[in-house]
Amino acid sequence: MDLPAIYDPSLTEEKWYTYWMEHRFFHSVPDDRPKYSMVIPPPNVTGVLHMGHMLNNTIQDVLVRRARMMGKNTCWVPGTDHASIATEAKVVALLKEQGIEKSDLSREEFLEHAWAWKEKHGNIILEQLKKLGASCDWDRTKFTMDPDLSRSVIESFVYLYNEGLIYRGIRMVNWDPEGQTAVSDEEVIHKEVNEKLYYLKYFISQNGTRSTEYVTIATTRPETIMADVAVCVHPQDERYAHLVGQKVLIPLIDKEIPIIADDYVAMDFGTGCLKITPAHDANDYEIGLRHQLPVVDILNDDGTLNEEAKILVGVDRFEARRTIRTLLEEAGCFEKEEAYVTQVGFSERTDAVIEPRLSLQWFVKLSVLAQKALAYVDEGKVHLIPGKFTNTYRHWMETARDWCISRQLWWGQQIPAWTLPNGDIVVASDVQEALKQAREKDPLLQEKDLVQDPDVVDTWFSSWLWPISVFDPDKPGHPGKESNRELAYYYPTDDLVTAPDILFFWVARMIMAGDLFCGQKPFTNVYLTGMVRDKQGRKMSKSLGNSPDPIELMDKYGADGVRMGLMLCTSAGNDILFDESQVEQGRNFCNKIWNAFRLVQSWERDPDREQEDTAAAAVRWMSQLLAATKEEMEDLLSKYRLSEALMLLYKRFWDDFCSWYLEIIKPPAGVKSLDATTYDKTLAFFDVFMHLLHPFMPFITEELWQNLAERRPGESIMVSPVPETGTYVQSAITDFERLQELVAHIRGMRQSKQIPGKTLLDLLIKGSFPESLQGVAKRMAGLNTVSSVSQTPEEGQMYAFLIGTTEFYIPLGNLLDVEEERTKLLVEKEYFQKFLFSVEKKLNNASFVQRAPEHVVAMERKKQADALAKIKALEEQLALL
RNA sequence: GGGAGUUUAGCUCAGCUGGUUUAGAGCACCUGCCUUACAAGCAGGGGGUCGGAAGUUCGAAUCUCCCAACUCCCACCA
Repeated sequence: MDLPAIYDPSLTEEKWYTYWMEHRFFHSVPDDRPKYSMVIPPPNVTGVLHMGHMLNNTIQDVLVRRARMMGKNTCWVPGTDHASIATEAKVVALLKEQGIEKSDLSREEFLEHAWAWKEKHGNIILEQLKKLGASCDWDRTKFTMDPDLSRSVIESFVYLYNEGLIYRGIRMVNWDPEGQTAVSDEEVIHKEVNEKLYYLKYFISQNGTRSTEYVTIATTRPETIMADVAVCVHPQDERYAHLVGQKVLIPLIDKEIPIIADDYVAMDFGTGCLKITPAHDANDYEIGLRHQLPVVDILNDDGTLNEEAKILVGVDRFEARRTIRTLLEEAGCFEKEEAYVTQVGFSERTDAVIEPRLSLQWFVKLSVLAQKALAYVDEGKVHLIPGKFTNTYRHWMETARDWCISRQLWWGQQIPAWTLPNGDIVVASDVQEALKQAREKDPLLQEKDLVQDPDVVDTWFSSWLWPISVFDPDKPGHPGKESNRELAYYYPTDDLVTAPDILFFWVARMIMAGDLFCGQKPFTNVYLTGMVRDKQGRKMSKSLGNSPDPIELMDKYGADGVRMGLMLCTSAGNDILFDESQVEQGRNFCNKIWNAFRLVQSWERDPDREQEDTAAAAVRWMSQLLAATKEEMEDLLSKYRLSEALMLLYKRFWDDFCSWYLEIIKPPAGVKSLDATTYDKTLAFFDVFMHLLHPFMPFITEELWQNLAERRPGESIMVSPVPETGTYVQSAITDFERLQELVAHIRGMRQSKQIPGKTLLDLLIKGSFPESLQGVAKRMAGLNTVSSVSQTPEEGQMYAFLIGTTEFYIPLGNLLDVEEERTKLLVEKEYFQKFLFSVEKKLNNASFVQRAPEHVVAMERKKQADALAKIKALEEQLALL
């Protein structure tokens, strides 16, 4: 077989993915084997693949493929998230381009557009994941708004409502007066703005009329004073203590409001005197609740002032701000204004200034759920990797506030609550059930009398069920129901790979849902990836244009190359600074593997040839090294140190297998065959390497594994267990390391003295050196003879060096520069003398010898002895010159 | 403002409960090589005193405290 010198991924990747799909290797059904299961963090249907997905899904695929090769019944469930806010925004924007306003459409019409959009674009990202090699069970692909998953959401809502865990309450939302909708906190962008801080006089009321005394209040929003319901000072503030309990008059409208005390107020800010406007400020609302103050809302949906304002009715809030300043001055209530820089929230979509606004929302009570979710992690039932996130997790769980789950959107699961004509609410899984309940209150009610809450639930209220509902959509909402076979087998899942920024939004809530509906954790290990940033550490974003297109990247470097590049520099929880050179390294490694294979497959197996000693030694070493490598890999992977495991393989394959092993066994020029033993072993080693590498680089390893031997149709490395590698003795490996050091030293000497490789040298060894490796040394260092001596050779013109405490000599004749040698040996001697000095300093320290553990002292004594021996040897060598 | 994390070679990072010669790896860099698997390669080489200061200890990159810089999360002082 004639293979090109450059590996071309485009010839293999698609071919093998198709092959894997055809043979259904990714598909899983429950059976008697131990299982390994994982659910994908469902990407948004609006999304296209970005570098974050690439990293995240590569990690998942590595874990999944490894589990599969270990014989587990492996199930990786893929799917997408309906992402209500993001998707709805996208669809609204798209319709706008076509000249259609959302407000012109009925809910049903809008949803039709949304579904059409989803059908068209929703699977892009999953298709892209296939190119990466993701071995998901595509037959199980789910969408969070699939009918059965939506039913899950509705039933769980009903259950939680009946359990008293869901309630309706008033809450401040971020109101976008331009879009006339509430937006989530995530959609509010805070910007620094130059504003003014206005100082206003609120006169103390004497039976409803102004007294001469007043308090000064600093505010950035004078247009909201008509909505004030109190003035608040700090309880310890002596300046105002005498006024607490009295009343002041709101300027311009002369409405009487009380002066109250609350330690929320900062005494050192502004005047230490705060106006309380519960309808238009979240903190004020909280204070209002504490003091049972009324709420006065003076704003319309579009940001103009309403009747409640009494003045400036119908005027826009910013216009009102300008106008009211003049009015206040005229009324003698304006003291001064100061320039002030403050953070203002803007709508991500319309860029309008967000108005905090009160509205009726649905909430999930979190206190008990959060406590339980914390226990899962604290008790070690769920492991966060890396562990440092446990602190963050705890902090969140301990301060969790109730979860607002209603969203003023259409795309999502509509809240299953119906309002009756009398204002009562019924919550039920469908309208028939709701009507049944309603009729218990009023038998005359008809379906048309019930009005369903128009809001939908938060996306996380569906994705928190994900690890359950993908297996058994009937379970959420019915915790008592027996799990179906799927859930019983696959749940709890094993690993979850996700980003730390959704630890609270998603991970914690899945743990809550798992406990609520299954009485069990949803997963055992949570591997938290870092964020992919660019070389300069900036977030990758479309606007910066610093995010490479993953598809182009894979076209250029191959999926294996990209996977390798990403995996090489990722450690759990740490951001990765992405640079194309990493991917280049991955591609180069693919090429290296490819060429190693080319070399191996160019050889023929010769059953008549005797195995040479050098080859035998190399085989012995490589089989031990592989056994050790496999063990080390298992250890690293069990600790989720994926990049270290890959780096280990990289070095073992490139440095040890290619640069040493293959070079040692390589037949001489002109010979194309290997003895049968070495040949078989070499193929076996290659086989082991392909297996160990496969989870990281699935395509090239499959390609080469398929060509390594005759394979039957339907065979694949992905379902083939890693071959046994036997046991190993560490000393055999360290012996070989000494050989490598020796060879490198001689090669270096050759280079510095410009002795060509063809010139064979003689080597004398004084001291210990494994005899079985002498042949290898000859071959790799270009030696004619290797002999042992018991005495330092007498003759001069010897090139001398030390490895450990073993002395080596090479007669160089007139090639040896005596002065240069002398300098080299003196430098070395000085080094060891300094070293000896530092060791002896320790040993002469009585308290060290007394207090340090015995083995540490013994170690120092050995260092001392070694250093003395080396110095002695160096002195002898010097004398020789 | 609160909380967490990071700071080790030019870059990216290991270094686990303090002691295995005077701190490791990959990439990059330098030198010499197109040696019949691979120049996406081969061989060799240089480079850091572990952010700063103090302390504990026989011994500190590793533990404690302080300081500095950066990152993230939460709350955002009218």
